[in-house]
Amino acid sequence: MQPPEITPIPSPNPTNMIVEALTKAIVEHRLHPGTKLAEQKLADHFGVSRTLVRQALFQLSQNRLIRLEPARGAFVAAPSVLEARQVFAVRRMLEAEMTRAFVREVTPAKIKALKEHVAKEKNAVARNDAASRTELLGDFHVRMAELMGNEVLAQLLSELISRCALITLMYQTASAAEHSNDEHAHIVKALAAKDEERAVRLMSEHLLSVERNLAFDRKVPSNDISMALS
Amino acid sequence: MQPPEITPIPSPNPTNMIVEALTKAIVEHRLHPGTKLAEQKLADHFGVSRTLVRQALFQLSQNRLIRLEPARGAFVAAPSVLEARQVFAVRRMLEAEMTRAFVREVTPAKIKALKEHVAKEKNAVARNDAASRTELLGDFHVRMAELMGNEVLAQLLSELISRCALITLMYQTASAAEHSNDEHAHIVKALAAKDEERAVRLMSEHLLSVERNLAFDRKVPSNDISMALS
DNA sequence: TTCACTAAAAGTGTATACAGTTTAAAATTT
DNA sequence: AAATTTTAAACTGTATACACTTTTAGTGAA
Repeated sequence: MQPPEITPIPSPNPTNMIVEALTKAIVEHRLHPGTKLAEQKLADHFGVSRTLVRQALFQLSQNRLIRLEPARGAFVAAPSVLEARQVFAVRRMLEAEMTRAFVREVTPAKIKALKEHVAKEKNAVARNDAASRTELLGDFHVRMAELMGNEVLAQLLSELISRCALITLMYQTASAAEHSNDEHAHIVKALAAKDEERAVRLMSEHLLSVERNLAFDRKVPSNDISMALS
Repeated sequence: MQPPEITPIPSPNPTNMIVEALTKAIVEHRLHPGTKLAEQKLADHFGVSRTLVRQALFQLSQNRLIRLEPARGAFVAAPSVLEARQVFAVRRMLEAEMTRAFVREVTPAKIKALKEHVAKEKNAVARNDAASRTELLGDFHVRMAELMGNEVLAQLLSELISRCALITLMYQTASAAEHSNDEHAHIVKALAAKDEERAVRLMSEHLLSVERNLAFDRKVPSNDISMALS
């Protein structure tokens, strides 16, 4: 009686294309916080009408990647330090317990998947590619959630992480990234050993360490849309 | 340098009005799962154009209260049992740690606020008003998050709860509601006593008990829009 | 009656039009 | 020259128009 349980993979409709392009540009920091996103300019750029651009902007505002100011338009978000700290607090709550649950249903295949991911991270850190480095380091946590088979958890975590990807990317140094990669490796080791308490503690400390290493006091220049998207 | 930190209270724009009206109708079960929400009919009902209705429907689909099927339209969601269980699993993870953190920063004022809330619940349970009963029982958890001063946590929890409010409302019996109210009272007592382990345990057991008491095997009739919204 | 096919009606997806607001520039005053 | 007012351009918010798809109703054949 249940519907066929369609895959929640977003269909490749025009709106999603725009959302993804803008998300990428924002997270990769080609569009800086505060930049105005004028609807007509975006519409011209993507070759669609304002209607679709507005839908995309609305969705991005729900993801907290942009702010929508009434009658004034859309601006790339600049998550406040407070917000970043709150997001990290939530992540620590959620991921400590996630780690605990993970240990209880760990399998060799899951460990293998995580190890492969950590190897990819290492590669990106070595190449010093800030964008894909940040993405991969965040994805480690999403991957854990996915391996647990809980889609709700995976999506939630994914949103939380992309929500302050801006800040993470902006303020994470190369050495901090390397540090994160090491910590992921240690966590995987504890998971493999089914050492619940150790894994939970390492995860908590890891998240605290990431938060601590963010330098919340930098500045960034302004930017232009067509430049960033081309 | 930080923007004035505007209150995240949604401004009373037409779209939000529609979202709230529909949310209320869905959560209060005046609109049953599967009911088609035709754009023009809604537009006529609210006295606006399809444009605003579409925005509202889009937002509701992100809240998982409706499904948007390409070229077929919007339908009131019927969260699957699997999804409900996953949401509860996430809530257990999140709220166990939230409870732990709450104990560590508990104050008499916070306990008072929670006690008042539990009293309101008791009232609604006594009146046997399923809609406001479900709302208040869910709000207890959101209230805890709010009292901790973490807006991100509060909003996240609020979304999780409204996400399966449908199921909760649909499948929660009056006796189960009374049970929940009692459990809330016990949790507050443990919080007041700063008994961390006990509070965390009671919260975990409470969530397990709510999930267990949902009778995932009922059926519901179909419905008509204009009837439900008038 | 039941099924298949056809045609009209209804509905969604996108573009465009237009009113009202904000922003930027020009003109005027102090 | 600096500040203020006026004016025009640009932009957002909402409604409407239109193409295309789905659904429904109707018709005819088995």
